[in-house]
Amino acid sequence: MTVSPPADAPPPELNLTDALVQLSFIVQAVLGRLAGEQGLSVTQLRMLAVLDDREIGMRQLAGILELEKSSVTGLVDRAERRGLVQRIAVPGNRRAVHVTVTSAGRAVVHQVRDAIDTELGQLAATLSESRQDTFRRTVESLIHHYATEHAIPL
Amino acid sequence: MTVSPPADAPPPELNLTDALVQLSFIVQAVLGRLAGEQGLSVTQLRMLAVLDDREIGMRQLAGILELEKSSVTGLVDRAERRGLVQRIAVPGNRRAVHVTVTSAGRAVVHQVRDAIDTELGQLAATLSESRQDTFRRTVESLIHHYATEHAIPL
DNA sequence: TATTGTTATACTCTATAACTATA
DNA sequence: TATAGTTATAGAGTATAACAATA
Repeated sequence: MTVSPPADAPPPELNLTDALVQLSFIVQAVLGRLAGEQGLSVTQLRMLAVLDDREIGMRQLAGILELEKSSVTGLVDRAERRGLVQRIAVPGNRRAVHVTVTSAGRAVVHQVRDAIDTELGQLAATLSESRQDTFRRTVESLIHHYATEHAIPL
Repeated sequence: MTVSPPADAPPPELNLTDALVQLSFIVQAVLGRLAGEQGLSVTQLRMLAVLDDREIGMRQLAGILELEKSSVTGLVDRAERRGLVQRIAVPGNRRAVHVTVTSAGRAVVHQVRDAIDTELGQLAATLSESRQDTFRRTVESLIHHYATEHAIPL
């Protein structure tokens, strides 16, 4: 038998699926807002983050972003117009191009990443440290399981 | 002192932020794929999910989806063309319209939701039940904290 | 012939601004 | 005047198909 409900609004019980879905929308909204503040879309942010590590061709970039190569052409076109990335010729292969992030692009992506770190860090800070770590390890586990099921390029 | 690393690839340590971000992309990818299999975008899926509960006007729908009303006009146009929703006149207010999901739309959204439940359930099933529940409660807590900081319409 | 990348085209999603009709 | 909704327009993101150039 249940006791009386508390006077304040009862937080609705979410099943795991709904909780995961809602959380994903929240995180994506944060990414979108913070990227947007620097004039970037989430897609552009992803691309710049990928290129921050690597200097790769259009084909590989499409593979990593899981987009068609024709989509990446436009993505790079727009970012290049804004001085965030550059196409560079590949010596010894005249049909290939490599894409690199410019220093301006690097600055922007680092700024956005820091802002994301800060904001999501503040959200996580509402949990105790031990709960944070338990949560982090569980999320890692989920990512690992998903990545091994699907062949994920990250 | 650490023992020898295991022979298989060491799973990279993710900080909490990166873990949250990666998980959000995974969940969104699942949503996009399963919605796409039924010819829906994630946005259309969201709209249909909202309308599954409620019969509301364009303005309110825009508020819930956090979109401009002009964006919602197009969204509803396309869904209506495909027989998923309907605009209905509001008796006694000739400038308002309500949007309702059709039985076809309801069938599609339920199908996609079931598929999402199944797939995310399988992912979660890689965790022990107690770990699932701990995780679920932590995610709920994060959602709750985020929702109280920002004024979220859900 | 196979591969890398671009172009042409079309559609969805989104926003801003201007508009219509109604309250 | 204020509100509900649409239209006009523009740009990003995405895909498919056809193409050019090179390997």
